[in-house]
Order: sequence, then C-alpha cells, then structure tokens
Amino acid sequence: MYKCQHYTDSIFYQFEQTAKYCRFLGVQVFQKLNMPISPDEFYALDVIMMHDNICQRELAKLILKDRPNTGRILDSLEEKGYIERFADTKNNRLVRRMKITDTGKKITEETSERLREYISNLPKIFSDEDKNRLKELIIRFRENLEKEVEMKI
Amino acid sequence: MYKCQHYTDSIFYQFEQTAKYCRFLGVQVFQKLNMPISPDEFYALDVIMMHDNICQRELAKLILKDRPNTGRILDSLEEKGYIERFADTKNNRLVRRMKITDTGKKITEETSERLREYISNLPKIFSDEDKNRLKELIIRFRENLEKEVEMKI
DNA sequence: ATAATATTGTTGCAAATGCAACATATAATT
DNA sequence: AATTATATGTTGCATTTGCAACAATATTAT
Repeated sequence: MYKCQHYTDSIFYQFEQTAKYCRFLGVQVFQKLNMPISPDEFYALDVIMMHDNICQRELAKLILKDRPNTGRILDSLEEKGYIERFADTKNNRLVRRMKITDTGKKITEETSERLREYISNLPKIFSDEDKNRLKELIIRFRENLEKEVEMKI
Repeated sequence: MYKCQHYTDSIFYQFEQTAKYCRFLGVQVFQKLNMPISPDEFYALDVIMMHDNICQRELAKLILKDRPNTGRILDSLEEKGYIERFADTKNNRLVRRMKITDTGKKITEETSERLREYISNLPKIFSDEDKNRLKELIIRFRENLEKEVEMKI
C-alpha cells in the first residue's frame, strides 16, 4: 500500500507550490519597495556579478532560462546600461560575454540590501538552523534531480 | 556580516530552481510515457478527485492558478469528458461545482500508476526518511510564507 | 575534402500566462 | 432604500514563454 497515492502528497507538488509562493512574494516585495528592476533582472544581475565575463549560455544554464529569453533579458539590461556585452571566443567559438557596469553594480547592491532588510523584518518563525537544514536538503534533492532531467539550454 | 549576500545563496533561489527541474521532469516524463493528458491537467484532475464537488475558485486556490486559467483548464477537461460541471450555490451565491467522470477517474488513476512506476525505477539516492524530513520542512516553510503573500485568486 | 555534427546566439511565431475589466448576484453599510 | 463592498466566473488583450528554425562557425567523421 502506498501512502503517496496522490500528486498533492508528493514532494514535487510541494516544490512547485512553494516556488509559486516564492515568486509571488518576490513580485509583491519588488513592487511594494518600488524597485527599479524586476525580480528576474535582479537575479540575472546577481549571477552576472558573481561570474565576471560569463557568456550568455553559461548564464542561461545558471538562471535556468532558455537562450532566447536569456538574450532578451540581457538586451534589456544592456539598454538600461546595467551590463556591457562584448564578443569573445571560447574554444575558438564566438561567444558574447558580459560585465556588470558600475551603475548595474550599484543598483544590484542597493536592491539586494533593501531586499535583505525587508526580509529581516518579516516574522521569523523558521530558525536559521532549520533554514540551513532545509537548504542543504533541497540542494541534495536537486542534485539528484539534475541527473534525471535533460535541460535543453 | 551576512552569509547570504547573494540571491543565489538564498532559500528562495533554491526553491525556484528546484521547482523548475520538477516541472521539466514532469513534462519530459509525461512526454516519454505518452500520457493522454498534460501535467497541469493531471494535477487538476488529481485535486478534483480528492475534493468532490469542489467549486472553481476553491480549485484555483489549491492549484495556485488564477481564475481565468483555472476556468480554461476546466473547459478543456470538460470537453474531453473527464469532468462534469454543474451550477450550485455556496453562501447563496452561484458557483460552478464539478465532479470527475468515470473516464476521468480511469485516466487519472492510470496516469498516476504509470507515473509512480516510472519514478520508482529512478535511482534512489534520497532515502524515504530524508524525503519525509524534507517534505515536512517545506510544508512548514510554505505555511510561514503563505502568511506574507497575498494571493489574488 | 566533404559531409555530418556540435556550439552559441538570434529570429519569429504559437501557446501560455497574467491581469484588468466586465457581468452577475449577494451581503454589508449608511 | 441606496450605496458600497464582496464573491464567483468569464472575456479580452498585452506580455511572457517555449520552441523550432536559422545563421555562423568550429570540430569530427567518412
């Protein structure tokens, strides 16, 4: 006899639902705080800041968006002056690498700081210890998942 | 000093990324197994089966989709003969309730069974115990999250 | 040398999604 | 009684997303 008869009992369901709340919270907080960028743009900038000279496809793999959409986000970020793109080669192949600009860095850091402050003011029912245990378990879970899923990015 | 300087270190990032893998896995498995319904349709049917005579908005809240999209999924499911909808009242207000049909039930159970079989054949590196600990933590995390997010459903 | 395959990025379009506005009906307030 | 607010569902449209096809170039195989 299985306990997990229903999808809604599965861990996959838990992940999808919880991620939706995360997304909604993100959108709401960014709106409430009148952030100058969208959550997606912030995520991209954050990753670019951590990976200097990253090329588009590598970024796409990190933010788990397909190449066309990654390119479009970058078009927008470049137009706003938050990143700069330049041609380079990788294994003798032409790639477009990017750098965050000073403006972009400033915006990202400010956004990050305001976000952190907002979050720190939320009621903390979840202890830091639990949070770390949870994070660790999720990472381990995802690492297993990655082996089973073919990402066409 | 904060450890979580970057979004990519946050638990929110972990959730969003992992949920993406869950979604991708779902799509791939449903395709590979040539399922007669989409993951989203399956989720809806699964919830309807567990909540007999549920009305549209209640369903929308459970599958975390907005009312228009929930309605559209139901149009499709009804057209395929997997559910039946009928008018009723709730607090003296007109609502559309639904029931899963015999065909719908059969399809859902078959899909559920084939899915379970497929998943059980994946390499199990994550113990059942860990899985339950993880599920429990996620649920607790989401319950806290729910208090902070205003869902306009 | 030629053909086939692979990598990276872009374009274009179909499908899905999000959201505001509407329609309808009821409850609550003044 | 009249007005306002709330609950449920639908319609219509703009935006986003997903995906196939293409372009350009490099590597590998025949």
